[in-house]
Amino acid sequence: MVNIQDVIQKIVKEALSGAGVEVGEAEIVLEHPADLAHGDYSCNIAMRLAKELGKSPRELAENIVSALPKSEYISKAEVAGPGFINFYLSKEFFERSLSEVIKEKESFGKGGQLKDKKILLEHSSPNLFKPFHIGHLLNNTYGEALTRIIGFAGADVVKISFPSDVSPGIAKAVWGIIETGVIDDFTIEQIGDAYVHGSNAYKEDANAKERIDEINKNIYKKDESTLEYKIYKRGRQISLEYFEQITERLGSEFNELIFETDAEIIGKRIVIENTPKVFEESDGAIIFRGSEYGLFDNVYINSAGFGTYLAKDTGLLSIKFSKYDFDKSVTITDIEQKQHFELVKKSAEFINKDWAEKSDYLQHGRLSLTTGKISSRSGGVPLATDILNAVNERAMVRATEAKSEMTNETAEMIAVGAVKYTIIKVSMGKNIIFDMEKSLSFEGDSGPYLQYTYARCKSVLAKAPPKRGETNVQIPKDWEVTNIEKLLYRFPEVVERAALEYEPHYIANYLNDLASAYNSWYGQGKILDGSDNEHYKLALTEATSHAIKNGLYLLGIETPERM
RNA sequence: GCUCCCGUAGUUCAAUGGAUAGAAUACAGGUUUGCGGAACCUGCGAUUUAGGUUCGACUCCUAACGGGAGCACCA
Repeated sequence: MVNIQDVIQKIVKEALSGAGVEVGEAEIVLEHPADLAHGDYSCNIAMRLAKELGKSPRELAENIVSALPKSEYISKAEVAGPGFINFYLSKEFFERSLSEVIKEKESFGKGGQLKDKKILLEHSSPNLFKPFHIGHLLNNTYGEALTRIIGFAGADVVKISFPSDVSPGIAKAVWGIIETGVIDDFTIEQIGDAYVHGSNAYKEDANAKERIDEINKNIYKKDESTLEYKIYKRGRQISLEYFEQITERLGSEFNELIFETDAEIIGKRIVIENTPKVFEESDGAIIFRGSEYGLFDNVYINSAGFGTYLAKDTGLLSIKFSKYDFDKSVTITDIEQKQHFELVKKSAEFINKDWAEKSDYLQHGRLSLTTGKISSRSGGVPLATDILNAVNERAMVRATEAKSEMTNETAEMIAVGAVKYTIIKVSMGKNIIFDMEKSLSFEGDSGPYLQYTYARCKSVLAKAPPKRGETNVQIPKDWEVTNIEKLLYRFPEVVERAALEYEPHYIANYLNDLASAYNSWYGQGKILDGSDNEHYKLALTEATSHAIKNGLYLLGIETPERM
């Protein structure tokens, strides 16, 4: 594809040079005006240089415009507002970019910004013995989207998840299972209930607390002779199967699961080896003095001799670095763990500088609910499956009301799309307020709206007469360029920005703009009208369908051909 | 209490330091018997407050007010 930014920068540089002003191309910043009516690119160089050249910004801008060399890709350049230079791209450019979209199809949007980079991406780490709840849904959605986006930008992505398979919380659940007597076989739901039961007992009942602590020790020690270890093993298995099932339903898979039990052993060893160099003893525990670096002190090995979350994450670093060769390790978690990872990273700096420098810890916001419509098990937290099932059902009802056929497969795509889109359209760090009735809309700025637009495109294309020379797009002479062309060529830029900033929501916002431009244009006239322009209108439709399909894929959302 | 994050239409979200702050939803009205009405069009409506920085501030700085997170053996 033509690097249009490069073209514009070159001619602006030349124009300035003619006036005796030398600037580097990097100083010529181009941006898309907020309003499509203001042109395709705007440049603020005149406002930046005006002061030192002793001219008014508008005057300087006029000078630049009149000195601009001609380019076949620029139809017009004009001065606007306080001194912007607005560039309007030519029909030749749009014709060319449109045929490239159609040629590239499913690779449209792929870029090379992260070519030859190896990235380890860790997300969706479950707490075994606790069901996959709404928070995990958030984590998985961002994690899966980033995996795909970074991959599209050319990187080689290794997907990792770090299940917590040993913790006092797990001991509470195991205690609950023993207590309720469902020790022979049990379900994931029963594990959830047992966890709530155990947590409450731990706080209220001293005997239970003592027994839970003992269970915890036996699990840490992997004492196979005990009843609790047998139950633990079975529960761990059930939890893992559940994890695989739900992540598959959400469309993600992992190259490797690294378990906390393994990380704990290694982490503990590292902490001990680095005491007192990095860590120190305090009240029978081994801690890191984060307070000396503006953070806080916290325990790495507790007084019972077990590695805490901090030691486990340190051990995980060691495992990652010894097993894989990569440029960056990216970990995605909830915002509440932000300070925790700052501490991990700070202490890692003193153990192995590489560990700190090559690790990025990203956080997404928390999700809160406004309505209590979703049935909630285990401590009032709605499960991912409950939410998906409820939305799936609504998609079915919606289809029945509209008297259209709906397979369960399609309903599932719509449900997953609606839920994921609600999450992903918000910038990553922000908390999300989730309302089953409003947020999970099928209308307007929503996943199903984009899916619908795609299905609509496909439907038109299916009815089209056999095309002539499909990849050779010819723009009609009397054609007025629409917002669709003006948006389409930007897709690769949007993907690039999302990949470099780790912000999938740029893609969601872009797709919504594109779909709404398409639907708006669609409503204005007929595509299959038998005219000479029909061919071009179909090309526009096909290109839109590729952008939407690829964009939704990057968000982890499937596109049904019909809905 | 200390540290960090966030305050935008009634509601849920956008907006590289740029132009008239953009959508969706809700509400009100409309869409020539036309390829998919999960759509389209019109209207209504917002930057918490007070200072500062500059050609220009939702965005950066300071303070107040409001909300959230973290702060020693949970993860």
